[in-house]
Amino acid sequence: MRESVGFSIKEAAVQSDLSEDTIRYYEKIGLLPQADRKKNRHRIYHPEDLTVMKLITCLKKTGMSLDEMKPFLGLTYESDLTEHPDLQVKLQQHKENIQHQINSLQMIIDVIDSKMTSGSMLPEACVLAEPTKRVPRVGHSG
Amino acid sequence: MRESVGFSIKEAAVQSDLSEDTIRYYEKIGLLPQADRKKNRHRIYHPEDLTVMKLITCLKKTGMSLDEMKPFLGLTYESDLTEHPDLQVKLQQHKENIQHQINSLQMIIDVIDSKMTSGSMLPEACVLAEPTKRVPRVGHSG
DNA sequence: ATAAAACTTGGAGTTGACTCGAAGTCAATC
DNA sequence: GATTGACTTCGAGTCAACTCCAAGTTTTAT
Repeated sequence: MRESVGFSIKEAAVQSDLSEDTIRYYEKIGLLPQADRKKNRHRIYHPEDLTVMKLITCLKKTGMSLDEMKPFLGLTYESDLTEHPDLQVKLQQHKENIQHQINSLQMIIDVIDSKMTSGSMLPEACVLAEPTKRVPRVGHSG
Repeated sequence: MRESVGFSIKEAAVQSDLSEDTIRYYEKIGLLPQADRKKNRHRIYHPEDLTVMKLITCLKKTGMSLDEMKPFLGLTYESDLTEHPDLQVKLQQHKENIQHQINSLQMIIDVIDSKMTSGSMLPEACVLAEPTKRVPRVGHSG
């Protein structure tokens, strides 16, 4: 194998927007596979490793914990998700969670938009069934 | 003031989907105002307090830290956001962050949809410029 | 009188996700 | 030989955000 092909951990860190320590930590906890090594034991990362790192960052943004990600990251292109109905169910559930998140975030954007014009921070729409008129003391003692 | 009007901390916990300990913690760190008290020093929460609690939960979902929330929670209905241009800027920035989050989440939903049918977990679209063909080792050693 | 329930406060502990420092190896350079 | 740079591993520390425990008060019921 040509050792010059691949990225150092520093280069992988730059490209994946993760720190070197985080990459080592992810390998340690099994989120990333054991990296290839040079003779001097330096890690070598391939483009597909960076793909996984970016996927991890994406999934984090959805609120999935590092532990929850593991089963999904354990699949390769060859793996067929249909052979893992348990993961399919989890993925479907996570998709619905994400949709809920999107809905909540959209509501908050709507609230921010309306409050940018009307002035107050407190929303009427955010997960609330009924609007409220007055918050007597927020900020007073703070 | 009629002491019977209001919710106990247990009732507030149920309605806000926060634990009693979390509500006390939020008051302690100044995220929530000092609560009204009964003669026996039990806290009393009013509907508007629950509104703030729900707003906090909402903002958490957007990734805003508890510390970052404080300036916004310090505003009441009477306060005019236009008197706080610094907070307006922050709010605008947060809104854009939320929009980015929504875009990322939507992309992940799209990836999940396509992978639910094609089988592999690794996305081509998720924050990636170029697709990758093969991930040789994810899951092998793990 | 005791017991139970529902709360209080203060302080410490837990969890997840990193982050840092110490001590080390190897290769390159002088 | 020493020095430097780029990495290594291990173990501990940090941070944010809770969560738990002990000891207490008040109210109510028996």
